[in-house]
Amino acid sequence: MSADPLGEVFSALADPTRRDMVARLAVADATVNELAEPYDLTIQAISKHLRVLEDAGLVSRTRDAQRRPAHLEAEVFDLMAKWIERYRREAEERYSRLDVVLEGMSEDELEGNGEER
Amino acid sequence: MSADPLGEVFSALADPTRRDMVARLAVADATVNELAEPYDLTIQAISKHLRVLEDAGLVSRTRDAQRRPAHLEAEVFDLMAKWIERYRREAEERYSRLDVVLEGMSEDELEGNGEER
DNA sequence: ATCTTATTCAACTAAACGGTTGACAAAGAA
DNA sequence: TTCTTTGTCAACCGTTTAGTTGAATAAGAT
Repeated sequence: MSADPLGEVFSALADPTRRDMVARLAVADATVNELAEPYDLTIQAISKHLRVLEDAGLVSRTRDAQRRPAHLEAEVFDLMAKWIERYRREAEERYSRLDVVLEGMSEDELEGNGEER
Repeated sequence: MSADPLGEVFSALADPTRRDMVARLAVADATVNELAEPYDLTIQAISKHLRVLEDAGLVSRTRDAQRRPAHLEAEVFDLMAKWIERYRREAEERYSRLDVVLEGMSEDELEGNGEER
């Protein structure tokens, strides 16, 4: 259990190789060897990347003889989507509204004691 | 211009302090000093965090005398939301469909030359 | 039993990261 | 002009991260 699940997910997806792995796992489950093939990296490096995705809850793994196929889990995406959607909404709503103008005003202006007489 | 804009955004949001700053900027624009106040961190540390958010395109800054208020930008959220939505959809669609079963089958099974006879 | 395949573990390295302190610059206020 | 506020820059430090090589484990295949 992480103290910061959302942080772990964002952190996992910050790496382009890992994002690409996710993209490929969205098409089909794959073993470590299969996943490693297209990259110019060692199997061990991919194994590590996979573990990061697994710890973040983005990927689950089963067993098939020596192989340990990885499977993309949809659930965690909701956590992120919710967070993003929330702040995007707030940012957009605030975009052309009154409070934007108010924020730009000084304390004096807000209290009505302007310099006009 | 970053080589990996999406990575920069995910990376920026991987830090809990930065996520919290975003949450607060969603409520109202704020200066570096205002932002720093609730945390047990130096102004310089917050200034750095703000720069990371700015570089990722999550925040823009204006000028007001000595102050440099930060403002949350909604646009970049779309980039993330799009990425996430895409793979979440694919992962969900694949969840209980035929191809999940097919992937679990060996080459032999797929080619029809099973061990019967 | 031995060999091969698939994967992980352990130890190491270079670079990036989050934080600090201290000095500096820019712009108002006295 | 000098003082104060607001913010950044530079150098440094300890920890984490992404990668490597090499050894170990687990499970089939011969």
